[in-house]
Amino acid sequence: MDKKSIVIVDDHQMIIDGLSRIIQEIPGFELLTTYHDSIEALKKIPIWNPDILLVDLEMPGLNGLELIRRLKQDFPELKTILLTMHLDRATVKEALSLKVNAYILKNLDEFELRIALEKVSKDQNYYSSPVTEVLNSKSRQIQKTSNSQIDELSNREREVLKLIAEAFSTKEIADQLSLEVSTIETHRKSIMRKLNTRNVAGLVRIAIQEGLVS
Amino acid sequence: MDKKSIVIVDDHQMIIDGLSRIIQEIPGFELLTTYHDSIEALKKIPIWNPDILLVDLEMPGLNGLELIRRLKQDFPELKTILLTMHLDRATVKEALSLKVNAYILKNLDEFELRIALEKVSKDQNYYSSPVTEVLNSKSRQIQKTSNSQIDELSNREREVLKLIAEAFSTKEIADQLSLEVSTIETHRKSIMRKLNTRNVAGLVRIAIQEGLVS
DNA sequence: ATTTTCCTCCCGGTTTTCGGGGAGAAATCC
DNA sequence: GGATTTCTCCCCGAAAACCGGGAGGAAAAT
Repeated sequence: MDKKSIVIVDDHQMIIDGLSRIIQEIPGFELLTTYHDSIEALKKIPIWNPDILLVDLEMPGLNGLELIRRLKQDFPELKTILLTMHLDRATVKEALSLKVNAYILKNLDEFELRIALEKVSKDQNYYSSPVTEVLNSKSRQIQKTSNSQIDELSNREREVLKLIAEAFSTKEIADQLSLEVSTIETHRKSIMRKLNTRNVAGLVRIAIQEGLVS
Repeated sequence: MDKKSIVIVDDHQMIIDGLSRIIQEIPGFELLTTYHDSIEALKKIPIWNPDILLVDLEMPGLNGLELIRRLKQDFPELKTILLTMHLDRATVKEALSLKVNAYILKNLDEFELRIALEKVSKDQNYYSSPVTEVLNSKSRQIQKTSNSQIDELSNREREVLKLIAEAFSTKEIADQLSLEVSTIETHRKSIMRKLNTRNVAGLVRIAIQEGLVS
């Protein structure tokens, strides 16, 4: 069997070093190269054409999920393993919708990585237990809605979110759209429910993250 | 010469692993123990009484600078090396005022750490070059150039702004910083005045724009 | 040594947000 | 045609944000 080739993308050299060392100790895998800049990685990874992509979630510029989303468009067969420091439900769900093949926490031991690599190379998926816990614990809340964040919003809601993120007050938004304040409040509540956040700060973050406003 | 004893505090096991491995390869240094919880570290470090403390800046609960500040009160002779992922002028300044002995970036190679350890053990200080660059660029900036609003904030205000932009409620921020809600509200008011915005949405936008949060 | 900024906390008050609802009309999906 | 979603607007109450100010102590700057 051929060795499975790996490319790592993580903005922290220390993490890259750690990962590299672990991978070298696992037979059957070969580390092609590493990137600490996700934008550069996006350009260069097609050239390397690895079997498996090991990518950090939290990165400046382009985060891990966005990187995966764009690469999967052109290379749907690429296996991806997402590394993260903190768990949040929305991200886990988005990762699932992107068919990320493994999702592991950085602060767990290296066996996690080994297992993830071996599973993924056998066309299986792997999610570390805290990840699945997060999903199960909240699954009753939404039942079936596989919310890929902002796509669940209606046009009107997206419009309102945009204005909220531009720091307009509810009254200003109402005036601008010629609607009642209560209507904007209703929309805001719906948006918060759908995006799973409990205050405007969360809304603004997501809106900016999703490029709704710059 | 006796071996210099080291304690590591970092919330990510992978970083701890990497650091441990590097330290083991450097003669003259001995790793006593590691902590991934800064609160626990604060309690236990006096027992170990290490020569050198290697501590991550970004940690939940108590961040690296806070940890150093408290330990230095009782153990001013303790050598401290601060590891960080991102540079920001305010933090660098605060680190200097706390007499942190070395300040290095995680995403640099392990020679950095080695050099820092050796310098610190010889009662010298070490700051990786991007750190000093940041300092220099600031003093140049004082003369003229456009102050980007956020520079007018105090350290505390910047810290509070960061948490606001991360969508924490005022009460949550107060708890996290062990302050009264009224204090956070005062800070928020000051921040809003300085940044010339009238709601959290504006704060979040600016914070993200300025790279205070990603 | 004195001024100034920073940090902390408080007061009283108004406005807005946030979390539950409900409800009717229109558009869209099946 | 019927069901569902969307959009609009309303109610309530609790919580939080927002606004203006004061004030004392610590720390830093001059």
